Amino acid sequence: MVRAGLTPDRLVRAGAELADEVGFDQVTVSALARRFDVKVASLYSHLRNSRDLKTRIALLALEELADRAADALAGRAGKDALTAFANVYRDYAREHPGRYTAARHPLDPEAAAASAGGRHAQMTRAILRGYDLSEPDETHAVRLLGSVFHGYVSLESAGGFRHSAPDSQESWDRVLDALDALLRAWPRP
Amino acid sequence: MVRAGLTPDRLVRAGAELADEVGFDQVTVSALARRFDVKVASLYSHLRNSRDLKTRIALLALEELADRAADALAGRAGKDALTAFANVYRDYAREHPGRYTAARHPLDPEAAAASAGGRHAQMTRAILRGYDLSEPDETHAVRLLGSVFHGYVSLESAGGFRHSAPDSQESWDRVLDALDALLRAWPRP
DNA sequence: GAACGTACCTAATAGCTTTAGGCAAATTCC
DNA sequence: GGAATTTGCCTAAAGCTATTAGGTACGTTC
Repeated sequence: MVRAGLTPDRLVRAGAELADEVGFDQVTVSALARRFDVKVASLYSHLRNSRDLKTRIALLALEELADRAADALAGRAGKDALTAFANVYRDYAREHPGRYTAARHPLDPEAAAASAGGRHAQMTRAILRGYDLSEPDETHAVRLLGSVFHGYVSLESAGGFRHSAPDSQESWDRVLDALDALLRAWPRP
Repeated sequence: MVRAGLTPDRLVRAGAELADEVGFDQVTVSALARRFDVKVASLYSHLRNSRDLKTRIALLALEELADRAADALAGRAGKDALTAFANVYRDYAREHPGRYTAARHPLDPEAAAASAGGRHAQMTRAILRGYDLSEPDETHAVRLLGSVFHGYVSLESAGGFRHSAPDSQESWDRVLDALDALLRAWPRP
């Protein structure tokens, strides 16, 4: 019999594709085995278990997102950087809904520490350097931006804005305008 | 044999409690049957299937949230209303994490139409009446507020702000200050 | 007290997860 | 090049969840 050439990496990548096709929740070890035309038990030499698979897909998604964000930020500052960064999240969620869901998957502390989460936070801080905030306001703003981006993208992809006017794109643009204005005139206590 | 007295309502309520205890994802027809000390098949006279159970828990959570929000808004306006409303979401998520997750569960169009989703949107608009926005800006602001509240609460309960200073409570207060300031000085295009 | 409806049960099928142990292909070593 | 070893994928099996079909006995109604 010809070997399938399974590796943890190929499995995780295929798992990410599967997530985009059928949804992250539907990613199962069984479905992945079917995709490689291999028996289920064979995957357990490469993956600890089902949770391990999902964690690795989450880590992959976080890395991909951070890479895209880093590209988008290169050479930009101020509102330009803010917009480019925000669009990375929104576009990624649209192109890769399963991966985006994976990126929001709760990670245990070790996985979280090894994740690209820190890069995301650092990039957000880099954007805020274009505005005039100092600690602890910068941290509050980091949290606000994370909340808005995640919240908007998640509500939008759940269909929340689909059946009402105006267009979601218009709201997105205006929300980014508003955030820019807010960061320029951040209220001091 | 003594009958257990199952009804759809009791099952859904128990399912909501179960969600808060073990997480919404772990809510299964089997676990619910165990909780009533009844065979699994018995539940299928009261629930269509597992998805039906989860949908009903989601609808329950949305109603509870809307009820709390309506109470909180009574007699308030302006920033006072904004803060009270926002705290309803945050407090509910802390007290009832499983139900809160359920409330964010994707609903099919019929379920969504029958849900308290419309009440939530109307209440958000009521708050914005305390600020000077007119369409389409009011809708953009509705979407922004929904995004921030959902995003913040979801990142916070995923532990996102747990291991860094300053305290999440402080950021929450400052984020609400910032939103209030933003709504009072909403940028026109 | 008989007849009926219904609440819960047994039984069975099917899918996903995970572990244990086996064979054969690939790799290493002489 | 062939033997020894490693390792990749397999079969088998047990346990859990979901769901359906059909049966029994409880509670209600007349």
